[in-house]
Amino acid sequence: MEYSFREIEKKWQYKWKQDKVYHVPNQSSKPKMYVLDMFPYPSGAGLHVGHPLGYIASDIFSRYKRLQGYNVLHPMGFDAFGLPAEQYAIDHGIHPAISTDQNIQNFKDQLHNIGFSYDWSREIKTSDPHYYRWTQWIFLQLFNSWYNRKSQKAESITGLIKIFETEGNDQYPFPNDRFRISITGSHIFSANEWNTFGEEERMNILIEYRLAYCGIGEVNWCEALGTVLANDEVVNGVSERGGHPVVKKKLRQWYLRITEYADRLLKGLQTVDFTDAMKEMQTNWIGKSSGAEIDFAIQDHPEKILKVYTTRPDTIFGVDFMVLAPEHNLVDLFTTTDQKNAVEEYIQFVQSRSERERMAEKKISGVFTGAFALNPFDGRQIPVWISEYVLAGYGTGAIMAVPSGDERDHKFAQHFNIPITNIIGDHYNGIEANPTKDAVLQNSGFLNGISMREALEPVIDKLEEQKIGTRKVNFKMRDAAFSRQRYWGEPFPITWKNGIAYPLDENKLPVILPPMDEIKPGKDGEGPLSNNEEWINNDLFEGGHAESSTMPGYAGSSWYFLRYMDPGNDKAFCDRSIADYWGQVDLYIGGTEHAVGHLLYSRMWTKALFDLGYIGFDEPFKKLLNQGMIQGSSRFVYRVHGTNQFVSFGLKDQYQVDAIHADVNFVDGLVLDQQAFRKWKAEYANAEFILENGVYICGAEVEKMSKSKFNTVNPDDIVEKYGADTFRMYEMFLGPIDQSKPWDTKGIEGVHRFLKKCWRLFMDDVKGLIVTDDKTAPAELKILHKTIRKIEEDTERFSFNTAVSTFMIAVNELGELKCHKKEILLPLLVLLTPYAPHIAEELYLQLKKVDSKLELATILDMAWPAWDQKHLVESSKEYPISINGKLRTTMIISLEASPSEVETMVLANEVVQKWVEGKSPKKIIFVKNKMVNLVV
RNA sequence: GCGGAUGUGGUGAAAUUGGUAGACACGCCAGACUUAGGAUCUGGUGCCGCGAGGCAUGGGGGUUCGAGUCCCUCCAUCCGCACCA
Repeated sequence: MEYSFREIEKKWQYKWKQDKVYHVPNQSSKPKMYVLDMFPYPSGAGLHVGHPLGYIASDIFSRYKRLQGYNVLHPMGFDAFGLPAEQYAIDHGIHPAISTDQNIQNFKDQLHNIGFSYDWSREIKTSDPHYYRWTQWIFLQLFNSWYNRKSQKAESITGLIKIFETEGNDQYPFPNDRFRISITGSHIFSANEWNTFGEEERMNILIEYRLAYCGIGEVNWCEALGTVLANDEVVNGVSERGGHPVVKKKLRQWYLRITEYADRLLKGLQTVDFTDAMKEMQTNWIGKSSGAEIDFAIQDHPEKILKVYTTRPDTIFGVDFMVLAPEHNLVDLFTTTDQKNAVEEYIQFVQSRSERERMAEKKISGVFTGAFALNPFDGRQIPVWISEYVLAGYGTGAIMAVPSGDERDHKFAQHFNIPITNIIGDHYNGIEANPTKDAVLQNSGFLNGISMREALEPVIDKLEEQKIGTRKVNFKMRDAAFSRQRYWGEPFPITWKNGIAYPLDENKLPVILPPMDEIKPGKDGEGPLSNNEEWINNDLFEGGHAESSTMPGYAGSSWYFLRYMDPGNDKAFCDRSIADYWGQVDLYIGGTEHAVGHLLYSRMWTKALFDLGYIGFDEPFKKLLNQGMIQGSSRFVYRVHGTNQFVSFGLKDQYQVDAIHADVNFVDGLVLDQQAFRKWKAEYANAEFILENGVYICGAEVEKMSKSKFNTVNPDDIVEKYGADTFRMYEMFLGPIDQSKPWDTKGIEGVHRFLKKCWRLFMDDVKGLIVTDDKTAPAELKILHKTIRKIEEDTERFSFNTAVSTFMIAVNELGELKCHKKEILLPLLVLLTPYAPHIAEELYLQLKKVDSKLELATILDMAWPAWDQKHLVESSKEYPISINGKLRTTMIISLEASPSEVETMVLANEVVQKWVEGKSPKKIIFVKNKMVNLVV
């Protein structure tokens, strides 16, 4: 009986589904294990071989833990809202709900082919009203909460109202310290004042505290398309589609007050098992810094002060100029008549620049406003400039520039010939800035002679004493923009009345996204929903009107791991007792591209739900494993310029050629299938080929796997040709899970051969099952037990590539010994089950036919074998013998031998004597079980 | 610009704690079996050299008896940067 993988895999996939073997109960006496993949966005292109990499890893781990006796939750679902479906709808007139469902079906078929152990009864999709009902519900919880800085947690807004009624906001300042109450102009109000405020004023104050709130934000606005664009839809200041100009536009937006969680998001990193790189990225994104806000007076504008934030107040005497973000609201006022034209021109230029461009720009640009600030300590005049390198959103949108200590400031000063004050003596060389904190200050008034590090605190004290500055902790992270001017997302459970946002009652949920025949942008930057007046003014909104924006992609993905636990619940997003049983995700697998977006948002949502008492843990993911990308290996053909002739790689240098991507699916290794190529596109139908050695050889290059580069490989094709087990093991065999590596279909045959060899240990093409009950030999036991140990170690540390090699070695070695003994092969089969479940299940079935003691319905529920040290003991080792660190020979030496015995043996060795040349060795280094090194 | 990661044979890689560099595969070469091979099996394969031997983990320097691994420095490539998901 030969290894007919197609038949076997189809059979078991069907049977496993019939028997519901992947159904996971919410109650069990077994320990729990939650293994989760980052759920996919179901794109129209379907899966390519890069996508399942992480899924295979998590599936292996899930199955491995199941064998070890865990109740393993391993679900899958779809992040189904998003821009591409909406764009597809605009381009093709197909409603996103329809194209999304088609895509999901396609994804599921592809996933099913690979034999994953997902419990599909728990499938979710974020665009399903049964799901987004709870996304809206959580939004309402955030809207109805505020962050109490005293208790350091989210609390109900009704509690805050009580505080305001009895004591005002004296103890609970506005999170945005620049906010002023419109009627009083103050940032403080008393209980009496609160009680006299009208409805509008109260709501306007409350929204300043809510965790979900409305504010004004800047977006990329494309007038010609009438729509807001994502950063990656903007290329060099124009829209990717159509090349129309894009400018910044201020729009009302929803936000989540994630900044209130900044400190806890930082602290929480200490409790989770993420890579250091990941923690570092999140830490940098949060960007906590401490320093001071300093008030600068402005000459001729006694009524205004210019606030700057700096982490280095110790350098205050080295300030040679100020830089404001061009958007800073005092720019207009400060600009002198002389400079007005230049400033306006510059602002217009900056308007067209994306934040990314501004930060990446190497060319220094800026304009002098004509105004001068005054140094608060010595009254020195400081010119005020504007430049794009200062961003409005960070700090106060203005900096004090210290060219001797900051590289960007230094370049700016050099470029515009601004004189540089040296406050650090020899530490500054006049050529480049030195950001040291260790220098002793000079030219620094009352700070002269003090080291910078020691000056930091006294300066802040003095600033506070003189009321010209305050100690300040700052975060680079901004509140998360939570609305999109799009159709295909969750509607907000909000009604607008007289310009005030009111929450809808929970029993009104879900607010269903209305079907629309045509999806096009609304007026004035509003989302497509604004065109549907009937819906906007629906009775549901209680006489008010609906929010026309929808929620962003990350809304649904910020909590989906909770819904899998209790997907059918229509009373709660997840039953508390079930959330308590499953708890944190034990292993979360996905790409690093989510390092600072999804992962921070879901961590924040988890903390908020924890604060409000809905779940019992405040970090969602205990361990995070990042999978690398699988890159494409592109193939090129070389067309002789201006002809329809294609010249093979080795001969291309003799011609003037254009390299053209050829579809990798009709290239075998590097050899082009000329017929397939001709059939590919009409323009190649009559292609002529200049061959070398009778074949056409393509060029190759590693690039991102993408349709446009014709280097995508569909897992369906691979599974059809080699089987799911081969595919799974080959993906793992490619290399470490966390590293990027190119796909090479050619290499898969080694893994396929391995599975066939493995099959032949059990089955003979003619005789059928050849497994025996013969007694085992020590050599065979040694192979088995070292394999168990290694597979266990490697699986635990997610080193799946080395695990696959270990299987190969074991099968090679057992093959050499012609071992067909059940006592060896059955445990081996259990080891193989997580990696290649179909073949393992089939061979188990074959074994069951001859062994009545095997009675489990499926090998998936066998017990993981234990390895025993007694089969692994060695009595001697082949030692490497080095002279002066260079390997010269090896010697087999007993592990019992004492150092002096080893020394004698080594010195007596012929090769050693030759190299020592009669000299007596200076030193002999002997490390037991490792090596011997002679120093002569 | 800022942040993160990665550089080892022709290719994917291994070397888990500083101790025999290249396991396991792909490819290639030679052979066996075969009407045939995109099947199976055997042997070989880092580079230079006839050989003794020498040289090799992106480049340069350092620590050490010993460095792919630790330190310094330079270079290259990839990824992220807030409306792609």
